[in-house]
Parts: sequence; C-alpha cells; structure tokens
Amino acid sequence: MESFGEACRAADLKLTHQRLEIYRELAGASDHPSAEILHKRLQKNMPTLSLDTVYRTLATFEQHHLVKKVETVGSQARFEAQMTQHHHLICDTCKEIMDFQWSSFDVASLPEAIHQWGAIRNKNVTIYGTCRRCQSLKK
Amino acid sequence: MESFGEACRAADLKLTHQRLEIYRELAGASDHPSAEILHKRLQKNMPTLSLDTVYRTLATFEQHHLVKKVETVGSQARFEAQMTQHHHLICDTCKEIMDFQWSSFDVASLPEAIHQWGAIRNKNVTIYGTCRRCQSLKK
DNA sequence: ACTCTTGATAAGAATTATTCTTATTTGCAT
DNA sequence: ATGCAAATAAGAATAATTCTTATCAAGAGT
Ligand SMILES: [Mn+2]
Ligand SMILES: [Mn+2]
Ligand SMILES: [Zn+2]
Ligand SMILES: [Zn+2]
Repeated sequence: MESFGEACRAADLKLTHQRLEIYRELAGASDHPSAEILHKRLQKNMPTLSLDTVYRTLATFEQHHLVKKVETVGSQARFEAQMTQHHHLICDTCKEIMDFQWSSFDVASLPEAIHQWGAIRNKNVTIYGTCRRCQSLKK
Repeated sequence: MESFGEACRAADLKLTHQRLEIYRELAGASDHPSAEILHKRLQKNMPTLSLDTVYRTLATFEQHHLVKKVETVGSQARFEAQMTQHHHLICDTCKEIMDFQWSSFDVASLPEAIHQWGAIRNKNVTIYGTCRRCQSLKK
C-alpha cells in the first residue's frame, strides 16, 4: 500500500493522482471489478476521471506487473491487484470471483507429460459453482 | 461425431447444413478457435456462411451443452467441442491452448474451506508458460 | 413428392467494450 | 520557478459481438 509510490518510481511511471486512486480502489476491492465498475466507483470522488484513463492505467499497471487481468468468459475484462499466488472461485449465476489459497496444490508436481510442452510459468485452479447467496435466492 | 444429429433432435434444434459444418469444424479442431477463425476456415467450402451465423450457432450450442466457451484474457472468445473433463496449457506468446488430462487432480478433494462458499460444479487447472516452438523462436 | 409452418440464415445496422487521436495539463528534473 | 516529456480528457475510431428484418429451408403433415 505504501510501496505503490516506490513501484512507480522503479518503473519510471509518474505518480499521478489518477494512478494512485485507481490503484487504491482496485487494491481495496475483493471482487475483481471491471474497468467500468472501477470507473463508476472512482467517479464519486473524481468526477472528471475518464473511462479511457482507467483502461489505459490498468494496461500500464499490467505491463509493470502491478495488477493482473483475470480470465473470464464474460465480455468485460476484470482486474485484481492481488499479485501473490492464489486461485479463483467463480459463481455461475452472479459471476462473483473469490480468491482462495491452496498451498498443497501449489507445491504439487504436474503430470510428467506437461514438461514436454515447454517452460511452465504458473499454474492456477478455477472452481465453478453456485455461491451460497445465489443458492438461497433460487430455492 | 454421429450423435450430433441425435443431439440436435433431442434439443429441438433443426439440423441445418450450417450447424453440422460448424460443429464438425470445431470438433475436428484442437486449437480452441475463435468464431472468426472458424468462419474463415468454413468459408472455403461455404462462401455464403455469415460470421453472425457462426456466433449465433456457437451460442446455441453452448446453451445446449454441445460446445464450451473457453475463458481467456484475449479479446475474442474461443470455443471447443471437447466436453469431457480436461485442463488447459496456454502459451503466453502464441496464445495456443492445448488440452491435457490430470485424473489424479480430478479425483483429489478440495480445501475444506471451499465448501462453505457454495455448491461446486467443476474444477479446472490452467497452466501458463511458453511452448517449445515459441521458446526456440526466441532464443 | 407437395405444402405449410416455423425456426434458421444472411446482410447490414446497431451495440458494447476497448483503443486511438489530439489538445491540454501535470509531474518532476533542472 | 521553468521546461519538457509523459499523462490526461474528450471525443472519434475500431473491434467484437448481437440485433433486426426479409428471405430461406428443415421437417411435419398430407
Ligand atoms: Mn484473485
Ligand atoms: Mn480444451
Ligand atoms: Zn452467486
Ligand atoms: Zn507458443
């Protein structure tokens, strides 16, 4: 949280008000918001912030490994500032994305055949289902 | 391959030339093509096929669980006809998506905490890295 | 095989998500 | 404080996907 300024300096990025607020908002969110959702939330305090700046800034952050784009089947890209290893739970109904840890998976070795494919960088689990809230709303 | 006609009948879908060819092309592809790629491949034999029909047909198939939309960070949606449980290897460079099996993962149980979240439907692994071909092109 | 009904298709218009262009502003090194 | 390169805002442009509507064709009934 405090290191964001240093991260910008290290990456030769000017520390602008927009960048700081966008990063803060994303880092404080746990729901993997889209650019549009972030923009809506930020506009309450920054009425002139443009949606383009949110997209551009997130792309810049992503290049510098300050945020990640989360893969989904939805049409809008979704983002997170959580850069440490973790996995995702996605609700089929409300599309909420939740983080979870699974360290025994993280250290487990992969099927042998995989290594012939190339160099592995990362491995992630995605679990799909229906969250409690959506379960109770349906029944 | 032969059961596609039956699947359509079961789903009250008319068995059109377009549907049959789109399904055939996707089922025969191992690269998880986008709608646009599929359209390009199919146009060689079906010059009047519209891109809209490819999109519409894939969406219909998806609703009837004949194909799946694959989640990616890319802007175009990608599809597969492989409906049995499997996992993905994605090359960071060429974005190729490959299938792989990992049955010991499939039967492994999840961290206890997950079950408080809701009802689990499916779990999948995605591995990122650089494929052999892209590795050799770079060096 | 012929006709009828209804769902499916093609073409182009429309919409949605994202990126580009350009004039203006701002961070920050000097 | 000054200068300059990088960043922003606004609107235009592009890319991906979906909608509208006139036409077409699958397949049910004859
Ligand atoms: Mn996450
Ligand atoms: Mn696959
Ligand atoms: Zn839910
Ligand atoms: Zn590759």
